[in-house]
Amino acid sequence: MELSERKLKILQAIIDDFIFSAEPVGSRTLSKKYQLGISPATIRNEMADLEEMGYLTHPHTSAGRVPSDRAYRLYVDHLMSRYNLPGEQQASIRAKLTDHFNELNKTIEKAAGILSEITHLTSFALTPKSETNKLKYINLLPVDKRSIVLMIVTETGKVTNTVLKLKQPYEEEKLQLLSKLMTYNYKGKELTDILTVDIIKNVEGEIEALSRLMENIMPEFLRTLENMLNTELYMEGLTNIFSFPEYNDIDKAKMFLGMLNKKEHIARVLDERADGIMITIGAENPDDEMKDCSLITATYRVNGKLIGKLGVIGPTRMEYDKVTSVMEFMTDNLSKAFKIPEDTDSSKEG
Amino acid sequence: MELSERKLKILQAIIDDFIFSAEPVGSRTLSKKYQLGISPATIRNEMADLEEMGYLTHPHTSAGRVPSDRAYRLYVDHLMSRYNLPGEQQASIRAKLTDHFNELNKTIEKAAGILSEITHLTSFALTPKSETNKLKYINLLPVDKRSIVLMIVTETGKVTNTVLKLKQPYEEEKLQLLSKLMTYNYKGKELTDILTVDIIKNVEGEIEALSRLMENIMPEFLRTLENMLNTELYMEGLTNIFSFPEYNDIDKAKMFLGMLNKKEHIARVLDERADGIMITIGAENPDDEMKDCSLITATYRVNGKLIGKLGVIGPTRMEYDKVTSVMEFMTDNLSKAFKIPEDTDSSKEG
DNA sequence: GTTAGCACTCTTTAAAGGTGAGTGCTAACC
DNA sequence: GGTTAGCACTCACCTTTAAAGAGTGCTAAC
Repeated sequence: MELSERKLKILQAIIDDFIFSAEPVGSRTLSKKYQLGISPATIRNEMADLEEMGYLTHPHTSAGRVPSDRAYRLYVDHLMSRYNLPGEQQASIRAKLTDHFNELNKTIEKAAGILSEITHLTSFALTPKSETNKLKYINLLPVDKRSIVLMIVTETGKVTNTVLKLKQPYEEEKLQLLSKLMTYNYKGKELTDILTVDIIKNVEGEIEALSRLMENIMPEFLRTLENMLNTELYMEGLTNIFSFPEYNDIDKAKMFLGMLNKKEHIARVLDERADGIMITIGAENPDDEMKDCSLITATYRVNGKLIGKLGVIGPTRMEYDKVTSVMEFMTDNLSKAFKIPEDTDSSKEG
Repeated sequence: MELSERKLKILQAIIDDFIFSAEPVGSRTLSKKYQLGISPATIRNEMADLEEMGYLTHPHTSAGRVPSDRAYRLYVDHLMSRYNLPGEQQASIRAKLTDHFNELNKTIEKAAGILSEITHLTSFALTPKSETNKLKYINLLPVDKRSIVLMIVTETGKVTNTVLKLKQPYEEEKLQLLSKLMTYNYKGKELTDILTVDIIKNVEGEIEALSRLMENIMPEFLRTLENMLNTELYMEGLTNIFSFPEYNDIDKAKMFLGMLNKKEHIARVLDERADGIMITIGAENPDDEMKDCSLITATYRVNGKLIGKLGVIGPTRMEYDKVTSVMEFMTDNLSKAFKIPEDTDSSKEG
């Protein structure tokens, strides 16, 4: 069966109404509220067709119709119109995003907050993952007799430091020498390579006197490198779901929040998502626990190299048009904010 | 009226039973389950007295008795016995806490996780707040043509860095010079003093050539200092409340989670709590939103100077004995883990 | 002082009946 | 042939009613 113009109009009306009201839509309501120019009976006939085609479902005989995942998919792909963010809101988002612009993690966290605030959904933000990240230099700095700061800087401008406690006191010159040696050895190498390849031996061999200091520092150095490769997940608006009637059931709310509680899992799911705006509706989600939800993700870039994710999760009944537009706007602005200005290159890691 | 030995015994039994079952306790149950050696009728008489004294309440005429806040207060202060953590659990906690011992924030976060896991409650952990924290040195390091790393180290070993984008290129020697100048000026000063006192002018006057560079760095420097004074709040086990029958009501759950969502508020509440183990029960909480909850907090110390908090929140019906013992054990271990070893002094700030 | 007995209260659960929204079908209409 | 009015039917939802059960408070006897 073909989807006639009229069927599409009816379907759109049902989806619009249901997204707004969360109540099954009846033929009477439809003909009264929307200017379709046909009677409830005709609408009923069309609805029966739409149901047969898999676009609508029926909670029970005497209830109105509810859009299926398939209907939302059609809506998202063909029916929905662009939502335009009001000018002031655009300005306000921009302002909030650039407020902390050189504290990358803070900005990302803020982005998640803004997103959940605007969409009233639960939002995620994943900090950038380095597709390639080479080491620029290593610096060892004195703190006190037995503590030093290990500082690692990558070519993309990511900086991390760790305070190390040493087993025995050190000499400051040795520290400087070791910084230079390590930098000399690791400079330009991929972080992941440093983790696996055993270049350590080389350095250890080179200058006998440093080997002890080296031994002290190495484990923490490797551990820090690993941490640098990790992304951070921010989640906001967890309790927003309570404003959705679909989660009035305590068990549903419990399940939903339980699912979101598995942070590593969520991070993995986000990480595996495609570039750009990606929408998965209900059963389209590979994840069983998300079968009643829709997940929308978008990507932003830092310096064009690092890719971060922004996401939103909620009931399949959501304002897809608004949500996608907001997310597009936000990732665009994030990417812009984190772009290399002129010839320089920098970012921040708190 | 005096609290006779027998009344205490009955009260204890009621509290024990209610903490376990969450159901109002009746006289029959009481006489059957606990060896009190008296009949239900006698128990009823005593319960009527206890109710008159404010230790028990009555949800309705034909229900059993429920302990009041006052009863819990008595229980906590006089009746409850010490709970001994099983040896393996002690060992496991210790292992988990020392696993990341020189990444302070990670350890604190982990502590919150462990606490919520053991108590099945919602837990908090506040990273240490510096009662006094003097600046040790400032380091400005080159990243690329227009980006530098600003690194701040305090006497307690807290380290922070920020990447700065400069408006114009810089010379490396100037950077080193400025590092030394800033260190010279700010060394030994309280972070809070640096924020308020206008020492900047001095430096600016001293060496004309550096003033531009200085201008670029100063705002971010001050902002970073402010951030260093901030504490971080970790919260775990938010969804644990769903396992408590008192939160089977969706509105109650909503309220509870809504309250916990105000992170700054929670952080402030925790911050204001007294040293050591502190228990506030129901209406004892100054906060209206916590009138149905009990809050237990404990403090740990880092290097004896910085004070951090660990906390747990849940229904007034909770296993006070177990919870307090666990928290005591954990803060003891945290304080030990973060203590200065021998003569050195260090900690970590990721 | 303690206890058995009993009337009474009040929640909880189940069943029953009524209501209303909405459908599906049929027959008439244009 | 598509469209529409009419009507019987279904089913969730609400209210009412009844019955069951837990527990109390009081009284009188031990």
